[in-house]
Amino acid sequence: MKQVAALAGVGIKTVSRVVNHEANVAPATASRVWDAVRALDYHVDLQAGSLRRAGGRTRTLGLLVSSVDNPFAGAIHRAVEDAAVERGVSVFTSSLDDDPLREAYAVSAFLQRRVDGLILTTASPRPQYLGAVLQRGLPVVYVDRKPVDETLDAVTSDNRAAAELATAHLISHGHRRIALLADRLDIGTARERQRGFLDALGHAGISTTLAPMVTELHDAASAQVALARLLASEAPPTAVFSAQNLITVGALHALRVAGLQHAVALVGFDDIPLADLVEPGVTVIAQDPQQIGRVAVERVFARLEGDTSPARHTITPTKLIPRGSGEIAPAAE
Amino acid sequence: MKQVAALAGVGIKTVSRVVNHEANVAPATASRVWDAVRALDYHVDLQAGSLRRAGGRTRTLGLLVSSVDNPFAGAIHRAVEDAAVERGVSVFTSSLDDDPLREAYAVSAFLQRRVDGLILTTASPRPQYLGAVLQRGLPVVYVDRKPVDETLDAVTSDNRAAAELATAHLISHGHRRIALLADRLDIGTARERQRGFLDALGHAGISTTLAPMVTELHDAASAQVALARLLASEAPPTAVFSAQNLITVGALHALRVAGLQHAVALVGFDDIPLADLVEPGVTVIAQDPQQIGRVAVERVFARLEGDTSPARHTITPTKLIPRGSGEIAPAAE
DNA sequence: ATGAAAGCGCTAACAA
DNA sequence: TTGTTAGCGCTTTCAT
Repeated sequence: MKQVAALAGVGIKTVSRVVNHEANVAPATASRVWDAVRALDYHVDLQAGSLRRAGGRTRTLGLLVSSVDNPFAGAIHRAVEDAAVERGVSVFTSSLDDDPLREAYAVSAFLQRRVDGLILTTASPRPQYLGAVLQRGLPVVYVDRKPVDETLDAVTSDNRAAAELATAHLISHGHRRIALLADRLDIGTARERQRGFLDALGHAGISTTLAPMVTELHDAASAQVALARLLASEAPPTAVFSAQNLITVGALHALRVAGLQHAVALVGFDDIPLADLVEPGVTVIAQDPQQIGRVAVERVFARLEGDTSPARHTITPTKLIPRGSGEIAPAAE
Repeated sequence: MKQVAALAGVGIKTVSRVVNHEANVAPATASRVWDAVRALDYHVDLQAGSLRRAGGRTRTLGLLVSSVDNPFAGAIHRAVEDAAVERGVSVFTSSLDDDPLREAYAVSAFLQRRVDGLILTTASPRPQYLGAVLQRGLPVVYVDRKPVDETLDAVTSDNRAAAELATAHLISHGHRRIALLADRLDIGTARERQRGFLDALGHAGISTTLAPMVTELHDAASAQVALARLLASEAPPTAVFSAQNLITVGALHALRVAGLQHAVALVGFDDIPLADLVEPGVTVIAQDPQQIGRVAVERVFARLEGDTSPARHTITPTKLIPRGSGEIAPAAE
């Protein structure tokens, strides 16, 4: 900046004023400064600036998602980025991998870089770092899952109700022996979805002894193995509720390998790409990750602009998309 | 840091030494400092530090990809992140949207935040910002595409050869009237893929008048419309080479709607999720985005560690995965 | 092994 | 409208 000032023949503060679009600069002076900026390929050092700037804003956000290569997270990320660029804010993104240690590490990395706000997916029911974050007055919004016991801004789906709807959908098509394939139960959403599943069985008066539940599934491969085993058992399920996108993919593979994709019904939680192109089409409960991201980032910016209203937990809508796999009737016994 | 120093009863420099794991601190002193750090939930300000630090490193990287919600980009991103966390480096990610303006803006945002290195996908054949970047000695590695005329580190696939392979595969199954569906030709990879397509036709002695080529396609919807139109024409293609993942998805929809998915052959560039579950399976040329990201980030870190060897253009392997759609023979005429 | 002082690039506060 | 000075939180250099 000093060099620019020298080249433009002005004081350093004038350069600062110009590059920050402050008022009270003569147009002629401004254009001389811009010329110097271009001549030197100068880019302000936002980091140095934020050191002194009132409020210490860095024009930077931290985003923590399950994994940056998961399509659900990708959609959230895109929504966050779009709102951020509009405001000249850049986004640090990290992957959680459902590991509380990795979560703590990522948040700490964000804190060390003095982000202005956090959008977090959490693996910990009670994250240790929250105290430090809140005490600093840093806006935090949880997406997809939220810590228990805490009144915080959060944007999630109603996992329990949606899972109940999915299961009821299968029941309404005549199924009674319905399998649940779910993620690790230490993840809140997995628990919620299991509860919804059980709610639906309860309302229909179906004994849970009929319902094989396999949990602690974490990827497509383990889900495929689990379902293959169920299908080969003596009382195989006539329908499956797969409670997460990767699990649905594994379930699809297992059904395909067993040649049962037209015989065993399937409803998945979370939409998956090409779900409409497989045969039969995959019936899913679709969340709206785009909207989750959008609402979350707006919440962060609102907080940054001084909104001090009480914490808000926004529930974004889900919808059941029937495509065929969820409408298969059970084989007559 | 001053507060920590006060609480621990040491000088500020000692705190700096401890949190940066420097030598020459008495174990007893160090543990007193750590206690204070924990008591105050203190996190170093890396930004302030890098202001004075030799080399001015910020432990930060800038990554520019097509779009953060594209699975191809997600895989690259993940590989970059994994290598970065290992080194305590955080990653800024932005989406390019194949817009040179957005590209320039993103790079400028990275520069203003003083990233240590850049991993870029480019939409500009000759990016303006390169001068400023190179002059600063910032390591840049291009992924997926690279600017022309520049000797720079880059990691790409051999798009031309892979496209030729895909097309030759269709020809070897008896096709002569093969359609090309491609992206905007101002994108280098789209041009390369078209060249490879033409190479294969040339080698087989097939006149290009037989080959309907639709370019400037940019998403699934436009690709679907384009293929639907071709299929309805008086001399419809018996095979299709779709030169990008979203275009492949659009092509699949068009074939499905026309009921021709078992009649018209299809090979896609880039693997797509669930490609093996649709009927018939989708034959694709698969790149290895994970490896592209891994090689690129290693290159950046090597440069940061002082590697001054000449720029290297790494070609990562692609492979043709036959799954059914590419092995359909043309209908007898 | 520890600390004091200077200064990184910038912006706030104030002066001219 | 413009410039000067101090100081943000840290690391460097140098002294102890």
